[in-house]
Amino acid sequence: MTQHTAKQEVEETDCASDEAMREFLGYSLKRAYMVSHKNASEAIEPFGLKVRSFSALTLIVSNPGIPPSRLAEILQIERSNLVLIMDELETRELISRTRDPQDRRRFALNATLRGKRLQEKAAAASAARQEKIISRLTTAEYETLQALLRRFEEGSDS
Amino acid sequence: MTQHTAKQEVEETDCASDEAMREFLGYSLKRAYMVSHKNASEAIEPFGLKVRSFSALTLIVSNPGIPPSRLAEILQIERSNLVLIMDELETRELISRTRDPQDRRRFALNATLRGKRLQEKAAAASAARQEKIISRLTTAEYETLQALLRRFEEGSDS
DNA sequence: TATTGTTATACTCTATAACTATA
DNA sequence: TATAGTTATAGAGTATAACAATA
Repeated sequence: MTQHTAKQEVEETDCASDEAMREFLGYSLKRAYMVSHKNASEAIEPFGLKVRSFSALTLIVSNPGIPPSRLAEILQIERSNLVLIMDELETRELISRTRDPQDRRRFALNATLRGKRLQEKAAAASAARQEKIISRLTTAEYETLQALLRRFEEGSDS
Repeated sequence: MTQHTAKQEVEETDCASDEAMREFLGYSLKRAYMVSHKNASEAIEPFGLKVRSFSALTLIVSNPGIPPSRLAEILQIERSNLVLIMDELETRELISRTRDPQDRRRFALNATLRGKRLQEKAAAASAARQEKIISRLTTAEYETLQALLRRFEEGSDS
């Protein structure tokens, strides 16, 4: 390698960019996801929730009586990894685990009044934060983004 | 809790959905990202690359002489976590680490011919896989998605 | 004194196997 | 025999602190 070449390389580092990765949608998806995740985390942290536990709580609120196996399926996580999340939510009395009388292997998960209230507050805080980030997008653009993401996601299993 | 209520809850589990989480863009972002990441992983696995190492290699190819500190900055990972990735790429003779003569604290990272060729093949395989997923989107829609994702990402630091 | 690359380490997240109780 | 929930554990990925070499 000539000294001239080496000099060029050093100069180029000043304007190093990630443009080469932008042809891969996954790269942009990950970065957008990271921004969103960081913001949501900060928004719900005051409520003692993480994105994971907030998602679980939200789905229990909106799907009363859901069994853990179904919840794990929706969240696309292993049942074993859901246990600790449920344990914490139950200890904090945000949800209840009651045996399903029809099938005593299953539990029915339900949010307590306290859980519903906390979920509402956390959801509002998260939505308020999200508003700030998406302020550069019009409502129509936001809805287009949501729709395209869902079609992309669903396109994988066709 | 009455038996009637319990019965309702059990019935509702059959149609349990994640609709309640869809108001949070991050949820859709994560799921789309997961689909994309899984596909990219499978596409480049035959080349002995992970998404992480492929991204690093791609950026080294497109930014000759880039120092590790700048690469870590672009990839938004800690310098310490980049070391093992570089070690592996160097061991496989896909990149070279040479001291920057202007600042002997730095390294200049460069892809070898072998590294460039592998990156090209892996990129082609990844792009081919991506094509399949995004086949439900028109070219215009795909570009809209990319543009909206970048605006969303950049909206966070304004 | 500050920065680059590095090592060691801890912490979280995720994946797998095995167990129990129920069906 | 199969399934739901659980436990234990191992493997990634990520974050932090401290160090040597260099500026």
